[in-house]
Amino acid sequence: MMIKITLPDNSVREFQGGTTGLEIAKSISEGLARNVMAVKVNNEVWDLTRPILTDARIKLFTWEDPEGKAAMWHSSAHLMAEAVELLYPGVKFGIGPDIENGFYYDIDFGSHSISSDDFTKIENKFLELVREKQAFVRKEVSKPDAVKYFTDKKDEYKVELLKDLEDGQITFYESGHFTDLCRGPHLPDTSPIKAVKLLNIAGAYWRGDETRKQLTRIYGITFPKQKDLQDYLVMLEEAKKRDHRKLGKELELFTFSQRVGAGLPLWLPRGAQVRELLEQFLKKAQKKAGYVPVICPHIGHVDLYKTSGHYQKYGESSFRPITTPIPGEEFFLKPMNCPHHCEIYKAMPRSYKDLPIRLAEFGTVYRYEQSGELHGLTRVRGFTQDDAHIFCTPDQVKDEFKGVMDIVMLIFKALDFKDFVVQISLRDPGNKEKYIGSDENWDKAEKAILEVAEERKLNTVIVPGEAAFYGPKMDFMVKDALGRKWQLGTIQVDYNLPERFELEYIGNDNQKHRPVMIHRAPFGSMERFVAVLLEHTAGNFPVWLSADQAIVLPISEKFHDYAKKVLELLNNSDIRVRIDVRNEKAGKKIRDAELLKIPYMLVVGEREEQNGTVGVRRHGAGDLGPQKVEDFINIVRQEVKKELGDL
RNA sequence: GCCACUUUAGCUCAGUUGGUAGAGCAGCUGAUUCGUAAUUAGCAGGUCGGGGGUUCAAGUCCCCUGAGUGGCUCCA
Repeated sequence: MMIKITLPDNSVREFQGGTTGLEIAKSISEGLARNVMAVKVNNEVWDLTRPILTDARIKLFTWEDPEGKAAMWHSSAHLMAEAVELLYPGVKFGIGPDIENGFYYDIDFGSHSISSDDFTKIENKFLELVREKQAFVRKEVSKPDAVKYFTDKKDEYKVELLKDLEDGQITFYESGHFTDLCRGPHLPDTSPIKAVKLLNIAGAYWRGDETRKQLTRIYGITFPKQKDLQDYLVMLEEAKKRDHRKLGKELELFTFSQRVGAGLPLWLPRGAQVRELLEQFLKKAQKKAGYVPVICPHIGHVDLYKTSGHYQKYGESSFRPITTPIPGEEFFLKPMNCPHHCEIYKAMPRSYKDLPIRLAEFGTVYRYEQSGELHGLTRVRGFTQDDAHIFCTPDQVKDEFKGVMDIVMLIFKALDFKDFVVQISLRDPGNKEKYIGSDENWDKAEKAILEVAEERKLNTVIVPGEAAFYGPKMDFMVKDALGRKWQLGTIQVDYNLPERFELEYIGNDNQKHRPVMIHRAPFGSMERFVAVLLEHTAGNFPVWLSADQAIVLPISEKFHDYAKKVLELLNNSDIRVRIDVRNEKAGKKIRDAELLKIPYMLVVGEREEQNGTVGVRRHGAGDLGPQKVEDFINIVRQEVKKELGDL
């Protein structure tokens, strides 16, 4: 019997029923057949060797497609497992999926412990198996047979996984000496795999559950060409150069001290300058948008957090309370600003005519993050949120939400963040008791967020179950140099705190009403934002944000007087400038300024002194030739104006 | 918090099977007064993260602990 196969260009070809993706590829070209890794049949990605029995719309995937990489990496995970099993008989297997960059397998090594020193051994075994050109064979298995197989093999994790699967949907994949419970799809055989690298090793809780056993997770990656692996390793090296912890040290932005404490950053003068510029930028935007600044203390009475509910939820995992000479009196370092802001709202009666009220504060907060969570400036124990709380009527929520998004977009634009994802975090529908607040209010809030995202046509990801305990939220996620995702800006609707603090306003009906609260922080925290910005720009900040916008470099001591005159002129024009009067050669001064990534280097010597000019050199771009000092000032002003747009 | 690894001068790193520490850069002093990514000579700088143990002898081996890194869990 013949079947009709529709290709992506909508052309239709006839094949014998039971043909396979691989045969279809061969009919198109030998080259394609060599490179193809998986096939999408209607809406499912299949093995290339799985028979197609009915009419179908298909698409072939190669290494260039995410689906092709997935098939290869998933197959690689099986191969690694096989290699490990041969080297360490008796190990038990958890799960081993493909991921964004490569694959991993969770393995229980029992009492044996392995380290990255063992990687070479495993890689060699892996390559040995690749050379055997093992086929990946799909087999449909009944549930009892599957349970029996893994029970006999004493793979208890697989047996547990089988419990959640329906009979009739269970498939095994066999390759060489290794059989795994797996949905597929896989490569036809191991031959496309040409290079392998095991990357790192980590503990991972079985099924992501902290209370269960920790397995050993081995991460790896494979490529169809040796060269691809080399390129990938070079890319990783390049990414390391952009690491904000390295750049923060090199550019003299921030540091940590064991004596001050883990996760408590110290901002150096240049870092503090950058941070202050960011704050000024946002303050200006917020002023335009109708925010009013407030200032709160760094601690709050325990009753404040009992009222807010944070004490009950986080009291045990916080920095320990501060006690006073009064027995029993306790204060907490503030872990968030909202309760304080609620009290400011409550300080006077509010009318519907006052709303929305937007209270803004760069508020420093302290959270006792678990020791293993600390990470450079992105996850710290003391940080400053560019926080604000908007108190408004339920009708105003949507507009306020939009207003906040405008500010976030303004920031992302000024700093050239294009690659971000908006994550909308909703309730876990199956676990509603986890959350504070009424069903009705949650539904209302979630609806408003989804509508605004829809209207703005943002690149969104909706994640049920990720909401904060008090309300749904919208987070702006940006990746660091190694592709790890970090939350920067956040907007969170909160129907809960107004309830707990009994916030009210008088409506036009002369009745008391409850306002809605919106938490928002466009940067997220100054610390994390600077970190991600560093990785994003590799430390090459825009001119408006550079701690030093220019540095004057006199050729020799003879020109110090002129250099100081230039310095003064620029200073008077509000250009952040410094001078290098060290007894060094021009080449050395330039090198050092380049390493500090100062945007403009102004070389001054005899020629400049005579003509009233500066020799302008742009960081990364080289010598731009001489400019009159006034002209240079204008160039910088124009550039800053262009970078900042309307603001 | 959990798993693995790392921790030597301000920074980046060497230190063989245990035999009481070394380089480059930075710093200081001097010479040099120099034109677009490192002038040169000399000097100084470390109780090898901290504590305990084994040993005639510990940077090196063992135990506890701090900090960092990669993940897991968590992230108000």
